[in-house]
Amino acid sequence: MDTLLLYPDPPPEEVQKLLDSLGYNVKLVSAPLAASRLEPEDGWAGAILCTNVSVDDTFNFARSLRKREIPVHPVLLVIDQKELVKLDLREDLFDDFCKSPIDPSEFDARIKRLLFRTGRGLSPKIVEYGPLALNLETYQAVLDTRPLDLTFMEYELLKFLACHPGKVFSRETLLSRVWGYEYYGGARTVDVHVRRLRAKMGERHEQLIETVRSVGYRFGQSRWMSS
Amino acid sequence: MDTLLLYPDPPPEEVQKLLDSLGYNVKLVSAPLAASRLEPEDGWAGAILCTNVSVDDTFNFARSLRKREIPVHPVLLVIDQKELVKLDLREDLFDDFCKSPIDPSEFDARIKRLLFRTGRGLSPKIVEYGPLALNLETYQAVLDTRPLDLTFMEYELLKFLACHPGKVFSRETLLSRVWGYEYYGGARTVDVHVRRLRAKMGERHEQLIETVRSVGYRFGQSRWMSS
DNA sequence: TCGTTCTGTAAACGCTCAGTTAACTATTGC
DNA sequence: GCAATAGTTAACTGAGCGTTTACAGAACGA
Repeated sequence: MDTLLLYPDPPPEEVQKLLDSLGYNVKLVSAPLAASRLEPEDGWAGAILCTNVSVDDTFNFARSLRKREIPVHPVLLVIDQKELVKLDLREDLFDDFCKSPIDPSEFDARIKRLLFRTGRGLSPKIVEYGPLALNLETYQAVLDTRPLDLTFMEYELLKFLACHPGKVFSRETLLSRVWGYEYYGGARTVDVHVRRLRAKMGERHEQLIETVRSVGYRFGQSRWMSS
Repeated sequence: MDTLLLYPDPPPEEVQKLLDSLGYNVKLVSAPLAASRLEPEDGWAGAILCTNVSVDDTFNFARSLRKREIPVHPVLLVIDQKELVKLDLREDLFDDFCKSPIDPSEFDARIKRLLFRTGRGLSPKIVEYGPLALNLETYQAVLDTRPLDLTFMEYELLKFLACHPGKVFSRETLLSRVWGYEYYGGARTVDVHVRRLRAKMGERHEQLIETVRSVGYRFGQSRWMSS
């Protein structure tokens, strides 16, 4: 998940809460001094600077960022409504700005837009379980860092199972939930697809899908179960 | 004094008054039809698009601007507060946006900022991915340092895909987002354009657009995927 | 106006995958 | 240990999907 630099410490409560709810990690920084100690290679997706303490301080901090003491990009400014006039546009310190109090959907949109433009889009939706990771946006599956080449139905079945780890599903349930509600096919279909999945997962991981005799199938084996 | 394109005709009263008081000249345009009759050499400083009539209409108009029927840049969107959710900013139709009702000082700041930045060539306009580079302003595409001669629709499709590397899009999604919101055409159209793109990219790079069977198409192949 | 290029449609083709069947193997209960 | 039941595996076929090519109309530029 993307990590954003947030200045100052403490930041406005509304900003922090909002960033949390949008799913970003946040690294708080206070004084410019502290900031210079940050390591660039930590890979910040961007920085959000708030003027809740002092507008001048924030601008100074932004200048130090722009001097590449910390190569962080993009930079979003959160500025108090009544301080807007202080924005000196000739000084290109910020990539965008937001008025405080913040409108949540606008804030969300502006961050997404900035991150996208700098090529740091929000981390994609990923289903992870043990050695398996499914990227729901790219339709890619990775097992043990090795890409799995799955067909459509294989992917759909695995996705469904992996989204409910540990839970046992009957063939009938799988047919209706993965294949579709009005699907009428033989229950053996499920078996065959499970078989194909297991084959592609290889000996090492084929037990990621377990057979529960007389009941159905379950995803996730004991060694990967947390609880 | 700078002249701005203002859409639609009539625009929201608040916007027109504000632009007047800020000292801009304004050229009103209504339908896309009228817009196509505008002469590029008139030298617009930028365009301001308001959603007071219909959000979709405005988006479509923006798209036609981006199709360089009018090479106008930058483009600022004025969008109704409650329509904010419709903004998919990643589409890059707009350089910035403002909520309506408008806060005068913010509006002023955003316009000045946009004009200032474009005046210094600061606006981002290159999309790069692996061996491919798209210049969004000049509509040039380069693959492996070799210029790609693309038609308009080819360019638009490639741009959209390249702006969302790795993500899979269904034909329907591509039709609505590349061709336009109310476009109703056969899904095969997408296939044919993909085919033409691949042909122009040559054997070496045709797999830059991957087919995801039963789902759609994806830009970017594994060897260029970072994560 | 004419010729060219671009765009979308249609149809034929070829290939992949989903689903069936059936033989085979494993597990359970007697 | 045997029979019954359940799951596995392999082979096969048809349908579905994507590719490719050809073509016609629209848009464009000379």
